Amino acid sequence: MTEPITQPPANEAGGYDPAAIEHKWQTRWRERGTNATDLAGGDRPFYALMMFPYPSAEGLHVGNLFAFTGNDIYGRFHRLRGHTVFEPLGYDAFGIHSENYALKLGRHPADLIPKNIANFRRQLERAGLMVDWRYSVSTTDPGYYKWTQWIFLQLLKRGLAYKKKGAVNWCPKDKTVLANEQVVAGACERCGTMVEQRFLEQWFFSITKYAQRLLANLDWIDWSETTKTAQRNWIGRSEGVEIGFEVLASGDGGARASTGDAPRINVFTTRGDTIFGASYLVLAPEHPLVVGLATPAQRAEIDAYRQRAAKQDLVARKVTKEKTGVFTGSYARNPATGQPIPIWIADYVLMEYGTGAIMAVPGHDERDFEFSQVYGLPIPRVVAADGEAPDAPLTAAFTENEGGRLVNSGRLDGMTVEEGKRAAAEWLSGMGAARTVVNYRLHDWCISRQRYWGPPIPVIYCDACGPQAVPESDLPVLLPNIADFTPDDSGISPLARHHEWYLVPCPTCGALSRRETDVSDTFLDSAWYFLRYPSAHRDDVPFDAALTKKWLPVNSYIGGNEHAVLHLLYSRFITMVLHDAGHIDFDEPFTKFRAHGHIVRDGAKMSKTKGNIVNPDDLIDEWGADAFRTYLMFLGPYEDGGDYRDRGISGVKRFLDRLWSSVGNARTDGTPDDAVMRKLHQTIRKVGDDIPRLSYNTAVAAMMEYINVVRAHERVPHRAEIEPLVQLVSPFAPHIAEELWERLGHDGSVMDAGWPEYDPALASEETIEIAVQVNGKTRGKVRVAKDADQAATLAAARADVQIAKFITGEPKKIIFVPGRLINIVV
RNA sequence: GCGAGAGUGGCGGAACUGGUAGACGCGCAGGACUUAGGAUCCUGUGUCUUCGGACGUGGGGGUUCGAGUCCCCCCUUUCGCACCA
Repeated sequence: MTEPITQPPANEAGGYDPAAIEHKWQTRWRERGTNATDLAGGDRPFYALMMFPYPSAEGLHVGNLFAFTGNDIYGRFHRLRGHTVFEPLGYDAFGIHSENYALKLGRHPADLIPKNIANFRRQLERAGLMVDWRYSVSTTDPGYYKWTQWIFLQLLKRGLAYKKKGAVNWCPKDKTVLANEQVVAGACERCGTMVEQRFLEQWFFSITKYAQRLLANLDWIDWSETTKTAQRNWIGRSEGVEIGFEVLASGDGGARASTGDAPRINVFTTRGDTIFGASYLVLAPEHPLVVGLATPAQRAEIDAYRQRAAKQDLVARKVTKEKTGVFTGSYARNPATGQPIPIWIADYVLMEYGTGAIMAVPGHDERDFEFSQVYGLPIPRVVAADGEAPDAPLTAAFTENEGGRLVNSGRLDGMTVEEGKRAAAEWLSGMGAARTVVNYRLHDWCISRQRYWGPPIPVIYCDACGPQAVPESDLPVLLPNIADFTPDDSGISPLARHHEWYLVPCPTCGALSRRETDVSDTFLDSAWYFLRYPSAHRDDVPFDAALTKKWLPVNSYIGGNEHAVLHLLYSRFITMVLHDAGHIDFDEPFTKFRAHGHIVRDGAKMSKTKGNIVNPDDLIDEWGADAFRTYLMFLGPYEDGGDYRDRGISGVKRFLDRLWSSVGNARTDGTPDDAVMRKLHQTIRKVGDDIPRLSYNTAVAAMMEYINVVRAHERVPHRAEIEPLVQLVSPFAPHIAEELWERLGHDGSVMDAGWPEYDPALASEETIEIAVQVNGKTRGKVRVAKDADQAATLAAARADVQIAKFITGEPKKIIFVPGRLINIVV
């Protein structure tokens, strides 16, 4: 007798109706506060964070939901395992992207953002995310950016924020400066316009002071290796020496440029061992010493070159890589050889790195080699490979470190490169000509933007008192609602057109003063939002001390690797600063970070420009959120992304339909099938092992496999066989899981039902299949008891005629791997 | 150029520390049930085959009883960084 637990679904053939049950459960979750986290209570807090989106007008795309769903599953799984899980989500709504879009429409971003946010929220709720919306934040909310400005003041107070006039990246289209991190191959990462170099006064954060710490902590934080590597490369630590070259009286007939004391030119090199091969110096065109070095005969040419270099956008310099330069007419003394060497200027030397000057070793540096060829300069050899003559001419720069020995290098002769580096540093230091230094590729973070849509930088300029921090009690400095926020080419923010806003009394002396009219970089908004979530309800402090202590650092952070060196580096930096200032007690924000992959379709990453986007609303309408979520997770390894194929979702929907009818048909009489129960416990183990590894695709496959086994055994499964599967599937397909859980007669949410335990004894087979190889080739398989020994297995193999025929003689050797295989060598 | 990954059926992808290659799904083929099927269910599906087998994880070597997995060389490709001295 079969006694169904509930009536089988009406439309059994067509499967279940997702729209109805998803609506029902989303409503019920809201009413019951199922997704609300008790931040103060709960003894096993787990903060499952995902990178917050920028609320675009187009709404969420499939890629966003792929990312969010992966995090949601991780959070739901931890909840089932008994953690109190906090899964907040907010909006990164300031920034050029939002502002440009508003400009395009001729609208105001302050009007557009709330609509976009409402649309995002609608889509996110439809997707069934376990988000606690009470703790949402938007970076554009004055209650939020008040504290963004407060963070700026903390850096200012600690001497980590400063204003400097310098060469900065200027995007002529977006009409603002950009951080180095926002310039990709010489172009604006946002709009693709080639970036120009401008000399402007800008606000910087001294992130370089934290370079060593940002690098060192990478050794212990649990992050995706690809992300850590990207950060290491970006920080770009290199050890070397700074060597001083004394400038000589001119070799140009004594007509030396008019300077008093002979200046020294400091260069940075990682190859101090090649000092004897340094045959000329090169200064960046902007180098301050260039003016003094230019001899009268060379002056005109030098000036022309410098002007060209200054005007030239960084792109031309970086992309063409053609070597050009001009001889200054002056010479310096190589401290090792004592010989005079010419001083050149060339734009392949960058003012921003090292000292802005190099010693050129054309024999052993590709760029110097190329430059020497262009200008016919000598190319001496100071390193030779094993067995190579010391004077063998060089046809290319010899840059190998391994196996080289120093030659033509006086006291360094015969040393390896590494020995030479140490010896040269020691020797030159002893002469007072050098010191060892560490250089970083990382530059200070330029945070000011000549745009409108961002938090105003909280500084007031007073003629009498100088720049003054806005008192913390006066925060926030509200962004005024102005109509004409179009940026112009002046290098000054649109806010500077509004004297009624920027003219304010000096906070110190009261005299009429000017506000800073630049706003801060969007990346400052997002560098601390994860600190704000648990304290989003507090308007008197940036972060509640007790809640912060309890919930931070973030247990798990998931996001795209495109932020490997932007957001993730800035967040670490801001966290360190806040730690050092005593506001928080940890200095790394994300204990664990995993970069998710990207969804591609038709061979390209989904994007509007490629025309291959898929609207999640349509998919949810047609298939339901559960099938959509589960399908996204089934596409491929979460950390690799997946290839979206339009038809694939049908397989997942079929799986959910089968789950639905299996539960609907389940019987309570009789006993469960042994083989099915063993498979069940194996599946519980497998899914529980896979989810923490983010191996969602194999977890889904295991559940599919299980339901296939159930159905192959009995058309009417026992309740005990199918009920735990509802729990297993709940992180992926929460709505159907809730509905089935209820139909199974449970009162509470399946999210509070816990994770089923597997029985290790049941999860292991009683009898197992052992592969039989003869001479390493698989010839068949035999079924034996799970603890069968070698003799028993061999006997079983011989008993199988299909296998026995390959065993043509007495075994010479037998390799037996219990539970795995037996290999008979004859 | 430098750095980090990746190459497995028609397709997306499985395969834990070397141990039954191709799980799971799509697609495809055949069948059942149907007035009908782009629904559902069942069966099959790496290639070749003289039906005994043989060959198969980008290519070529190697280690091993045994290699998708480890080592060496090469090819292709994706993603970072890109004149950083």
